[in-house]
Amino acid sequence: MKAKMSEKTATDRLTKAGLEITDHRLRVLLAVGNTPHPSSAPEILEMVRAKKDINRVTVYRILDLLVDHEVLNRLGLGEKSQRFCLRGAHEDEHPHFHCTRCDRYLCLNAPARPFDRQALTDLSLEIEHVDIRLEGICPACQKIKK
Amino acid sequence: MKAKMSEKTATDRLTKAGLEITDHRLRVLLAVGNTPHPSSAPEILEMVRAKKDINRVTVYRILDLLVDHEVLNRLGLGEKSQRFCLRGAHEDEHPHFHCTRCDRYLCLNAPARPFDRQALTDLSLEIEHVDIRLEGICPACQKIKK
DNA sequence: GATTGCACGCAACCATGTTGCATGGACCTT
DNA sequence: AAGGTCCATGCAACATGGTTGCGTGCAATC
Repeated sequence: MKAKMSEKTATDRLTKAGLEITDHRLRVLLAVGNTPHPSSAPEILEMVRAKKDINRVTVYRILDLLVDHEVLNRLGLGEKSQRFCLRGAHEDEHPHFHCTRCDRYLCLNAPARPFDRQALTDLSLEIEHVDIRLEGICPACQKIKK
Repeated sequence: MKAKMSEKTATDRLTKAGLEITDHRLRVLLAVGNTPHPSSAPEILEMVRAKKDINRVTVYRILDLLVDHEVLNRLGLGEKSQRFCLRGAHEDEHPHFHCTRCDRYLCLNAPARPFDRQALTDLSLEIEHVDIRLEGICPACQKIKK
């Protein structure tokens, strides 16, 4: 769990990214920044809406914008239902743990880069990115009897 | 590339799985069985339709059925747009390579199981499954100048 | 011949995400 | 101040992947 992201930090990050500050952008960024796990777009939408209504399309556009400006990472955990997390909040390539019960993702900071990249290069694959995804039951859900 | 799956092999697998043989099931199974990479449902739909029209819902239901009966594996490469491959065609847990250009998946039979599971167990994660996903450009696409 | 079970099709729906267009405010130019 | 431009936002509509409910027709069974 990271410390809460303050409104000031959020403003700073937007400014550094060369983006104008708008209320909506701040709210989206804060929602992502204050969630310890990578959030899906619908989750983010709901969080931001909780305070004050916002258009669905606007949220998607802001997310795209923040990814383009390298404020957020878009996690390619599959094809649809993308997840987002703050850039720099974790190591660059880290494994994710997906809890099949509560459907949340945790970032594992364990380095886990045990790859024999050479073997893969030998297959003449040009590797841009490695995703390691663990599936199972998170500690919180293990405590809840089923 | 595996040898082509014959109609007989497909029939056998259905029977062994305790399923009745129907024309549609055979066609779906053959489509998956004769594709060297894990196919998405829409891809399978298109392949099966190429020969003779079939209802979209029917294909989804047959895929679910075949997964339930352990004839196919459903790959959790993310949330939506599931992929399917023949059970037993590859090692149980093997990495997948996703080509960002042609959007295909390759199964890598490299064992690549270099995981420090102990470290993860120490986090009291209950791990059911490990997915390793590489992203990059496949050999075929590398040859095509962009 | 009536009943039951099941594969399939059709229509409708849902969720996630995208696109095109209108609007309204901020800022700039004359 | 009047007019013009840029751009964030909203709204409606669409696209795609997938699911659900219901009917229908065929085959085996009573």
